[in-house]
Amino acid sequence: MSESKNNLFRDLNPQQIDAVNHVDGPALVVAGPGSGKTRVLTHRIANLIKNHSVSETNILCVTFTNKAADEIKQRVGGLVSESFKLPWSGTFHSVCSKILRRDGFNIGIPPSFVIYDTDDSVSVIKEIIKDFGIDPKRFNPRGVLETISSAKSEIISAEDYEGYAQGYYQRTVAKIYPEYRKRLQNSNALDFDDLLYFTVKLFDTDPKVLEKYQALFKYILVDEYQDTNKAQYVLTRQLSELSKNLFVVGDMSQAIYSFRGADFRNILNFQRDYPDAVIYNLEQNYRSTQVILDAAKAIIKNNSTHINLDLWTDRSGGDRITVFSGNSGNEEVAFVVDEISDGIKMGKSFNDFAVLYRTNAQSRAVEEALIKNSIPYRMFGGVRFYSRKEIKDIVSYLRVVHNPKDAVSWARIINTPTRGVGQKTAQKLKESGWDLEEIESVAKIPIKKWISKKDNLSTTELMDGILHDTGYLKWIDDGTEDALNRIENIKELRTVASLFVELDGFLESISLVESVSESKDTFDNDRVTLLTAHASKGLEFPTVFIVGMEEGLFPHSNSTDNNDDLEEERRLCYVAITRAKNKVFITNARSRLYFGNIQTNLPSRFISEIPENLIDFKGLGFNNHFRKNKSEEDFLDDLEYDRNSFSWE
DNA sequence: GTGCATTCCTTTTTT
DNA sequence: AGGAATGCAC
Repeated sequence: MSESKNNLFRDLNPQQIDAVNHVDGPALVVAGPGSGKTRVLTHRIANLIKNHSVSETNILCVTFTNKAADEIKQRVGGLVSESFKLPWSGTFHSVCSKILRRDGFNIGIPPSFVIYDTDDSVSVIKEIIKDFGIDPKRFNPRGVLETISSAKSEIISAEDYEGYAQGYYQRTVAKIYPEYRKRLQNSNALDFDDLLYFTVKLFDTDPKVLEKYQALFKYILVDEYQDTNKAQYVLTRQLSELSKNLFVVGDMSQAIYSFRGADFRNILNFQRDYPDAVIYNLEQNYRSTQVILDAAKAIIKNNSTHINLDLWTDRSGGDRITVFSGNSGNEEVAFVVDEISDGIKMGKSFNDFAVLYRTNAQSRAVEEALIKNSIPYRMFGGVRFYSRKEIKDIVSYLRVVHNPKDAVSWARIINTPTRGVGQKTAQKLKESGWDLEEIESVAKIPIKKWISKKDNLSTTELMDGILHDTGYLKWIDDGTEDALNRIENIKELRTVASLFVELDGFLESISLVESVSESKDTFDNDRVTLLTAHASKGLEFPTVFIVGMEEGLFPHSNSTDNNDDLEEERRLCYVAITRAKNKVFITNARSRLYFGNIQTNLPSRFISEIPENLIDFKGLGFNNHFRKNKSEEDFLDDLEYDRNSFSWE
């Protein structure tokens, strides 16, 4: 055994070593939270390359987020060599996009296609609903898009959907879906689901292309397999049919994306498809204390539709979980601020803390409290950078230069900045199929000039030219703080653009990489992290706050009337708690401002699923009251927190 | 065709 | 509560 090989296996436990050593044939790694899953993935890739002479170009490694893909690339690089690159490591969407740009022409997809994000897609649906005279109240565009999206995830074509449609709603969607497809095709655009759907179709209809990729991807690794949908499941099966070298990592207890078509039963399908698959269980947790694991396990064991790993750790004991209940949302976040301030006084850094919430809307209250107390924070998610108006405007100009058929972008910019093109003129131009001659003569946009120059100009030069010719900056600058912010955002977009020489690479990245701005200061500054429970998956923090732990919020009210949904909420709670290394705070409020009116919620049922001996109750004792129907006297005894120091909403 | 007031609708989670 | 979409006066 070589020295380098020894390095790869140092500090791994026996189960991890077995998984890393797996070379040929199908394998399933069931990896609990904090069990060193990424280590197994990265070390196995390094092992294939260094000890089994596998070329990096023959390895496909698929993850769900760009963050995870980047981390894998970087860590494999650290194990193999500085200059190492994994060319086929990325999200399902980015890998499919790459395949379709190369080979999509075989099924009529031009390589210059643009990718429509959810906003773009919704605007197309909205137009169709209007054009078809469908009642927009009964058919809200977002809902219709979601229905179409699930159909595509199930690999149901626009033509076939009619046969599946049940009831008035779906039959109406069955009319919209083919038209939606047609309009996207006319715009030379694909939506997120199309990227997966058409890659599956491409492989279905063109065996030569499939064979090419089957031969290329000799080793396939899929992360977060429990979160794959049908299309992703079929895709991995297609690609690994020849080599059978499919190595998937997953954990049914952490499946939290069924709302977008993911089905954790794909793990069971995997075992059915590959009966000879070797299964590796990673049950040792290296992250959390025993107390945290016990609490998490006590919650997840209430689920009955899937099995759970029996996690263990050698970090016995640990701080108990603090459950704080305030009178109001303000009291709740004031408690969070106090605890963070105390921690800082004790020598902790802001990076040690994360605040998790169920819905993005909850972030504002936390933000305001942190700002008021001068606590620095970073936020994942929220209003996405690329969905800001000014960014979408500028990007739309770039998109029509790249792809003049892009109807959604034309509709956005035809009168932005305002240039006297009203609804009627816009309608006429739309009916002309966004004919360049007509656009130039009616709207006076020098679009043809930019199109002819685009190959000779860098992306920033093109952007500067467009900003100059349209007078965009002057147009949005009304002297307000808001306008200044927007101009800052455009500058930031320009910075991102400067990283790309080619326009198409820039546009691709904008569509598929959530936000470059977030990675900029991700962990180099000392800040508290704010994020949704969903976005927290895969991350870890010494101290974790889970706020808004109330019935209706977490579990969310939309998920309490059906057992599958409720179990998913419970898995999400399990994920949230297992982010913590040392300490978990769970907080809630007796009543809070929600949608402009005051709402009173009961404490989350998940709190009552944690054994009482693992919890310290603070603040209003109503969690205890709720759980045990304590007497009013006991209830008042539990009031430890000074609620007079806070204001009511 | 533009700018302003009013209404409406949202917010469950995301590539 | 707050932003977007719609409706109404210039």
